[in-house]
Amino acid sequence: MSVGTLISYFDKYLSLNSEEREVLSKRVVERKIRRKQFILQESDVCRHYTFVAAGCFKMYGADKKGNEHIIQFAAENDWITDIGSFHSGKPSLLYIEAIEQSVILQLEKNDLIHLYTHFPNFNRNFRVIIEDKYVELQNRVLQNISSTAEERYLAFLDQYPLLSARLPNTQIAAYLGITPEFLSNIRQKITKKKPYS
Amino acid sequence: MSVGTLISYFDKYLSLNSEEREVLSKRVVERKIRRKQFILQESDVCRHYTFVAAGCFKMYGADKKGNEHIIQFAAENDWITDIGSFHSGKPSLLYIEAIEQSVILQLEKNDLIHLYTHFPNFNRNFRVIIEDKYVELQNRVLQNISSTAEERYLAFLDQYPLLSARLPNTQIAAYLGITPEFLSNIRQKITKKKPYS
DNA sequence: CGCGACGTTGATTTGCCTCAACGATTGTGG
DNA sequence: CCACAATCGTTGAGGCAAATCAACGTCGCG
Repeated sequence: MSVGTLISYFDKYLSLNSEEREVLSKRVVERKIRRKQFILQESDVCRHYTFVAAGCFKMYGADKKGNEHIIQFAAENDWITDIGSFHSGKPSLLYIEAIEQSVILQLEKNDLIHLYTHFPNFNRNFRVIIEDKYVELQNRVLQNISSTAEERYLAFLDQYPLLSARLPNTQIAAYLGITPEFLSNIRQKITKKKPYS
Repeated sequence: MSVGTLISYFDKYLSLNSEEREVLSKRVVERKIRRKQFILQESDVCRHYTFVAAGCFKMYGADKKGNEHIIQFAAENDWITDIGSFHSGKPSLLYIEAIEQSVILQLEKNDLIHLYTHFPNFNRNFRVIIEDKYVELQNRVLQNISSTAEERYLAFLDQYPLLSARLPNTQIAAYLGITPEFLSNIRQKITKKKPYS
């Protein structure tokens, strides 16, 4: 049912022709995922490219103390995959967990390779997609090494207003690399600064 | 002369056939760059994909106080480009500067598009290249949000032993997101811990 | 020679974490 | 439907990590 979401997603890049749509529809597998369900756990190999058709996920690593450090959120029309594990076939160090009830579309490695080999436009589309995500990630690195926690929080709200409204502050803190307590401090300071906005 | 470096670089991915080699050689422009010379400055548009055949570069953003925050180093057989500016055609916020005397090979946008359009293998090769770099960057983000400065420094030495030997500590600090003074503290603490290694 | 980049040290300040506690909300099983 | 646990947001006291500012010696380079 949800394959249409993926097909029209590609319209942002080079639209798929009818043949490409058909093959994609055949190869892709749709799954419904409950809240708090994992589609990847540490020490498992990441075997799928996952497209989020509905809902929201987080990808994170856990440290010795069990704290989560969130590498990426993915809501509708976004991809979420541990590409490193996917390529190497080695066990992942990360978790991918549903934050909301979700619907995803998954491609296995063999099927993705089939698409790349027989329909070169997929190479071009995925190249552009990941280039865009690479730029996003570069900006985040720059933020991380050059800004205070408060600046990063405000930038996050600014860049992802819809997403940040859906997330509990604990998870925003885990994404920014600060503790929930300190995020609470920051929020308090901000509301005192601009009481009427 | 240095095009051979680039051609054999592609052997790590899908090797180029003779036609692809020939076209690439024709489209690529070789330049020698002196130390401290810029190939991109803030407010300029990034017009080239740049391959480093010899030498070393850094890409960084500057804050209001004039401090550098290094997003990426690139030594031999690596790419360095502000992809965001390159794609959008908008002015860059970044600098790319030679750390050593260098030789680069540059591709203009038109030429790169020509390669993508007529030789689909370039799409596939650049897709894989940037996927690898994406994974690297994700690991750096995870480090940044989950580790102390000391841990990040040790991880940097471990991951880039050759590179770190070529760089002054001030630039390593600007890459890690700490001050040179504090990096000096860390280094002192480390040598005291393991005096004989 | 003299200047600028580099690495270091120390004193002080600040940003952020840790730990503990609390109320409000959500959700879940009996 | 209620009881209880779990998650969430917040507050406060205290501690540590890292920045700031200033000073100094070294070195390479013009």
